[in-house]
Amino acid sequence: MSDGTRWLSRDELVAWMRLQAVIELLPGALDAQLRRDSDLTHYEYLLLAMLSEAPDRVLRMSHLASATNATLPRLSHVVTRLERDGYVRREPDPADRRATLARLTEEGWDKVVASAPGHVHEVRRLVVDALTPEQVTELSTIMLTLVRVLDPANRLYHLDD
Amino acid sequence: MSDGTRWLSRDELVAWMRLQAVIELLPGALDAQLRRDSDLTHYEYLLLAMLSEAPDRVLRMSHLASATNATLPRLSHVVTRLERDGYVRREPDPADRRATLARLTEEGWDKVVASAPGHVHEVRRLVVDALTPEQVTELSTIMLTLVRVLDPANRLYHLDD
DNA sequence: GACGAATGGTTGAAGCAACAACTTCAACGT
DNA sequence: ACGTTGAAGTTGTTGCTTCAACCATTCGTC
Repeated sequence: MSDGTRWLSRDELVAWMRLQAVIELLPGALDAQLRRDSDLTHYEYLLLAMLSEAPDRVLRMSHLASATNATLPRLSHVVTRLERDGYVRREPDPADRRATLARLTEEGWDKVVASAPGHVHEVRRLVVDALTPEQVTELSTIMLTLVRVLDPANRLYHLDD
Repeated sequence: MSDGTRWLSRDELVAWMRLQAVIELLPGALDAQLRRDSDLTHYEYLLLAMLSEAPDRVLRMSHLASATNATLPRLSHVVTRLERDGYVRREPDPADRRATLARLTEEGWDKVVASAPGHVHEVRRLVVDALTPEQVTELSTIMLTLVRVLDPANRLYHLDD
């Protein structure tokens, strides 16, 4: 291997493998808690939570898709399921009749309220409470740097500074 | 909401949302590079890489499954595909005839060698080179803490210290 | 103001992952 | 020896994601 590849140093490799392990494990852990306690996938929860914080609890499909890093087809299928379960309603956008609005129903709101505490508790247990306050701050800084590389257009909702 | 839930502070929430964004985006970015340049999924690459570093380039299915955080059924399906492509071969374990060994073929080795530089380059671009050396060290420490919470049994291969 | 291009969204088919049921084999007790 | 229990893998089914094709509406332009 005498090519021009800049391989990782020992320390870099270790850091990368640990990050990789977290990336591998954390989504599954969050998903498991939500499925078990609230019968929602992590993505469904994210979607409902996003709607619950929007003005009037309504967002355009395309906005919702990019904010949650989903393709439009994926979102469409998920919303179809959530609509069948009564958590979300579709309505045409009066301002642009190509567009579709997704609105959180009353049941959807109740679902978010019921699901949030368990989810937050799990986030605390797995991440926030496992770290010192200083580490949380460091983590925040580092992740912001990475988000800027991964999402230059700033599509994702991540409370940028 | 006057329940006993300990909600996240502003700073904690920001840190969490950024981590969440990275977790959401990074796997997709790595997957895209590998599919584009090497026609492999990230998981397939991980599996081949793991085998390439094992003694004699052989591992038991069950060990491979837990080391890559996969269920046994999932691994079995993936190995079937990789076997069809000629990168891996199955053989019975002479020591325990319940067990199956997965062995990297010569073509599999060549595939790893050909794929690694591009993958490493992407890891550098998206993570390592985006951070200062001090941040890489911090990241390593923080991720080790999280891995210990997420994987108490230490099943995953992550170069623990 | 009509036509082509672009945007917003839905649908159906194909591929991959999770779960359950089943098969085979080893280990152990009697 | 014999039967039981548990471990190791494989296979089939179901559900979600991706991809491609498609329809409707709006925008740009002449």
